[in-house]
Amino acid sequence: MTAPEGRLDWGPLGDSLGFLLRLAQLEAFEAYFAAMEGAAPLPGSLSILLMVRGNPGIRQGVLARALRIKRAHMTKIVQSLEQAGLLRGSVPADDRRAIELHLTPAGLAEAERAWSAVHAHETAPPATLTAEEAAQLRHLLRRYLSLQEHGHEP
Amino acid sequence: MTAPEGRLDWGPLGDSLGFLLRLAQLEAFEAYFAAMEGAAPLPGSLSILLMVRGNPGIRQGVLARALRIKRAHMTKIVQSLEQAGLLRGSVPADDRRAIELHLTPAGLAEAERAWSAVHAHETAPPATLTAEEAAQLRHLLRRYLSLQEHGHEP
DNA sequence: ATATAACTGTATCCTTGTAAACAACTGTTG
DNA sequence: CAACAGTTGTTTACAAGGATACAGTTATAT
Repeated sequence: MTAPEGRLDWGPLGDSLGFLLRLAQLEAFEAYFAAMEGAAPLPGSLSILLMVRGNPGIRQGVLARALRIKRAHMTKIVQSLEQAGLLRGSVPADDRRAIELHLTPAGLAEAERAWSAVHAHETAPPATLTAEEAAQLRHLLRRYLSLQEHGHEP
Repeated sequence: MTAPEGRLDWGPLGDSLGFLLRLAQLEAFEAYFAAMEGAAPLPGSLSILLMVRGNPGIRQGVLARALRIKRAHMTKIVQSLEQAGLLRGSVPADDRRAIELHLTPAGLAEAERAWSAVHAHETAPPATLTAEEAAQLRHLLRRYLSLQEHGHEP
């Protein structure tokens, strides 16, 4: 009676977008760690470095909302990146509550080095999908998230 | 110089499947909790109940691999579900290391009650996608995960 | 002006999930 | 059989992330 491995009945879960997204995200993270082998920072840290590179002077809170990291957690990550000398924060004159973030030269170098490693991993389509399907999947996810296409890779 | 909210440059992250999956998953979870308001168990627990319903007698470890929950964590969740009277485990005669899981009548009732609530939430397409796009997205995720289509909802 | 509300980041505690070592059991190989 | 390796679930110790309450600052309304 025990269901044999590999022939499980996924029941309604197979039609659940939330469940499929969760599984897919875990799959992608596993692939990331397996491919990077410590050659890249944690995904959260890397995403912060890349966002600060593209949006210099962005505030912690804005970044937190964009990346869906809680503000309390953002504080910790930013502090660790500052301690690592990759990031520096400055308080703008017009609002002394805020902190504007900039990459240090070391941070810029690290962002580019790490991204090139990740990029090599990301551009290989995920074995189970054709290149077109992967592109279509990215497109639909951007629409789901209401992120505009930016033609970066046509 | 500070990038205005809503017009951020996502840079390479907008083309990163892993990053898009992470954001999408967080979005879906937020929508789940907002819609359920405590009317459904945690996603992990619900997925276990539904999988045991569809695969009675499944072993903890098989379930853990399928749902990508670590075995240590699976132990805790299963114990809490047993304590709640929703699940029971039995040791098969031919392998006394293993534990085969079955739903109790209460567990079956809870699985069906909770799923019907989640189902109502899930079938409303996610506002940013048409129904066809949502179906296409689910299809691609199943392919990404190598889950066979089961025609449950054609 | 002064009080009140809202915003921004921080510190604290708590829950969820992971890693590593372990005990019980099974299977294989000499 | 005896020894050894692999599996299965559990325990323990820890890290990652979330909730809450807070201090400092700014904006708004009397």
